[in-house]
Amino acid sequence: MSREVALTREEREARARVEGLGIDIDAFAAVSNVFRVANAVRNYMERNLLAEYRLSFSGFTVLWVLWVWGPKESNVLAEESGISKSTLTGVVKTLEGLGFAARRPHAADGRRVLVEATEAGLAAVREIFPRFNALEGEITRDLSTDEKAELARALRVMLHTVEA
Amino acid sequence: MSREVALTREEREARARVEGLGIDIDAFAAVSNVFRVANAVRNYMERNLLAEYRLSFSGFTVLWVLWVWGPKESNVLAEESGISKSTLTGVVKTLEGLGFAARRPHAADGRRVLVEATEAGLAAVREIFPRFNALEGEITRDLSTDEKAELARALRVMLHTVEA
DNA sequence: TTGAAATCGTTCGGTCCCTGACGATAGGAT
DNA sequence: ATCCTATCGTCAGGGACCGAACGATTTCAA
Repeated sequence: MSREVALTREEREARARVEGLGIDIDAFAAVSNVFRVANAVRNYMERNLLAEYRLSFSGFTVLWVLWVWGPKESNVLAEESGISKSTLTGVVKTLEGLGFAARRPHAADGRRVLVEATEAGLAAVREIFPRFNALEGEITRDLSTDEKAELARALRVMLHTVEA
Repeated sequence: MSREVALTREEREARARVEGLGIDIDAFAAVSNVFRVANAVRNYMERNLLAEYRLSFSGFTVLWVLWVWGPKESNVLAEESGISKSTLTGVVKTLEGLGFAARRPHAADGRRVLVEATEAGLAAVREIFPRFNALEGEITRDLSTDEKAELARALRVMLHTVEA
């Protein structure tokens, strides 16, 4: 375990700068690299795959959630997609413009709205998701299966703590 | 190692849905949890710390970079902060409005602009960063030192791959 | 030396994203 | 029956974010 991986120049210099300030370097390294990777991967996916379908990362996420779970109330859909209700309103509007999603009033409750993927939306996800996953494989190709599992596990621990 | 950590309901159900589609579940779990954590932690930091200073996550990041390395050309500052040049223009504008940063023309090259933190900006970072780091410690408190290091290492490997 | 190409930061158009406020609907209590 | 309160989705406002296009400046080659 723990084969050598060079720290980026940024990380090396940042460490030198904050040394001796009583900073928890391990926590700093763990958290800041989560942001670095998320940022890099998000941009990578948008540029190399999603742009082809005129989808943003969030747009794809919402569509994917609809594909997995079927029609959902805005409420729940926002929660599952990791964005606020009001953001979802905008994202769904964009999805509607692309012909990938549609709104439907709730049968029993006049306040609620159901969002569902259109056939075109579902077709898009079926086409995109395997390619998305293939890129995920590419991005993690230098990690063993165990390392990937251990990475996911550590992240779940953090998630559990921060969402408590 | 690999003590039990419950998968979230979302992750469990998602797995069930994509089973038998030839999907690389390990890569999927690793990457999607990176996004989940990044999102959750970003929101957490903005709400519980940065809002107090009217700073966005990006605003703080830029200010932090300025604190670590001193005045920088827009060009480089954007790169180090992980945002595009055009986004930086807006973020610096906001920072200027808060009195935390200032623009200065480059002595030799009329195209370039130097961005630097003001004294108020530096004071803010000195105040915020230790608290930020303390929250990073909180968030990773259920991981051992080794686990934190291993997490950071795995993320560096991914970063190296995706930025190649 | 002068014109072409490269590079700089900004602007523009569009989307994402949040909080806070809002109108509409629902449900429970009296 | 009629309030009071909770909950729903949307809108408004402000900032973050990107790619593309742009003017200004610099650099390099002929």
